[in-house]
Amino acid sequence: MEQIIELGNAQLVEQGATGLSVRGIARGLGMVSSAIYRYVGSRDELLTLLISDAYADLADTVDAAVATAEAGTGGDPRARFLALGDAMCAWAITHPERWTLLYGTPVRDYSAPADTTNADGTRVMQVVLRIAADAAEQGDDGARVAPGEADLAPEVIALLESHLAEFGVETTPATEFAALTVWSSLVGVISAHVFGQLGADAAAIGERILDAQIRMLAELITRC
Amino acid sequence: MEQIIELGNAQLVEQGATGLSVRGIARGLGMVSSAIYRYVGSRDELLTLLISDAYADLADTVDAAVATAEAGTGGDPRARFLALGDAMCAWAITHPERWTLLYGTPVRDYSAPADTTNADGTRVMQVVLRIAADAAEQGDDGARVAPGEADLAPEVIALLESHLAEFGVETTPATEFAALTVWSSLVGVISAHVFGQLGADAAAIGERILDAQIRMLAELITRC
DNA sequence: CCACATTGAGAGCAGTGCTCACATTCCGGA
DNA sequence: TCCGGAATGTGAGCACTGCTCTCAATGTGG
Repeated sequence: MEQIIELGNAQLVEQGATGLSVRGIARGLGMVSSAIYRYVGSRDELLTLLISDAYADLADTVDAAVATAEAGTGGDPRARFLALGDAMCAWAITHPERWTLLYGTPVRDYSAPADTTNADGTRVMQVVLRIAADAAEQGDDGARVAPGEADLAPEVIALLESHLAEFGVETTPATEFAALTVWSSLVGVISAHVFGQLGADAAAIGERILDAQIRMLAELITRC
Repeated sequence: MEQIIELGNAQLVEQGATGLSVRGIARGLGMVSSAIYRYVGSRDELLTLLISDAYADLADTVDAAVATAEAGTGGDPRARFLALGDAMCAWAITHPERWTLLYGTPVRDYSAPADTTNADGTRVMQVVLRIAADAAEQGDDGARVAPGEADLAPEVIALLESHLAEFGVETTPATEFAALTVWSSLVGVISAHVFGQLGADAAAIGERILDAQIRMLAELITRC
């Protein structure tokens, strides 16, 4: 079982998600393909396992980086976000296929990262939320760029508040909204690089671009 | 030929990119599969055609929306960006599979959107750039959130300047950098919704969330 | 020691992308 | 008008995929 997801990850980094085949894994294990179905119900289920695995790995990496930054800088929100962004970015560049699996085209019949079976999918978002909450507490209200609570629809506020209760974070819905948007932006910025959407010449210096973009988003999250 | 990409788009909206098969298109055309290969070299080449088609459609839609907003508000950058974001968002929600084709997992052996064969891929980004340039010209320098030119690596500045020359837009590299980041953020925010990364309960009110996020990004782009 | 669950083998089905030799049809120049 | 070549479609076939089913071997607990 562990060998299956291990070999699955290996095939993933070699040929990407489309190249991952249960027959190939069976070959690698010296078995026949039908034997794999004793352990995993379908190819999509195998992909879901790999997704959960990747979510956990990414979240562990980010957690570790943020923890060291927190210890080193005394909990400065900006430094923590920079550590988070850099770690996320480095992980994505190191494991582009796994990043693609998480934030690229979703697998059919794979529900949502917020599912109970794989709560790891929301861990990074929660860290961003806590950073934003601390930043909002410390920061000055001047030069705010996030929308005020009056600009948010009631249903949106209700959903945000339910998330705050679920995650156990005390802050305003407006701050969580800003955190959510910054998180989506961070994913978008990294994906643009991993997916090569900026063109070939930008790919060569992509890490430098990403570095500056993360700093810009850090500037943004301190103004929520 | 036109029937092929027409039927290809139809199959795309029905079953997504993975469900698109040249045999299926052949069946829909009442031909045998090998006949398709007279017109298109491979399945990936067919996908590339559909990508170009989608890029052009998206850019046309956005252009039209921005043009009306420009005429209606006398060229206010914020209004233009809101029109752009709303149009892009509406297009993505109307054509989720085509959006996925553009900004989801890239197709193997599909070069870059900046390719000469499909320059439509950069059109929306260029519109964002022009809006940012106008906003930078009119706006006050106070409360800026974009990084200064001193914070950008020389290679990055060189690349940005070459883009400015290519697109014929006169502004600073720092402003273009901010525009690039806002564009990536916009794509990220929309993708998060289309790909369902925010969970099932968020999907129900996704459009309201997106609306507020676009307004937040509009606020951001007026401070570059 | 035996019943039973676990694990794997092997054949097979339906589907895919793609290639190649072959037939047909169309069309412009002699 | 004819004819040669280009364009277009056919059908068989290869290698591959996910997945199902039956059957045999191999443990393992009562």
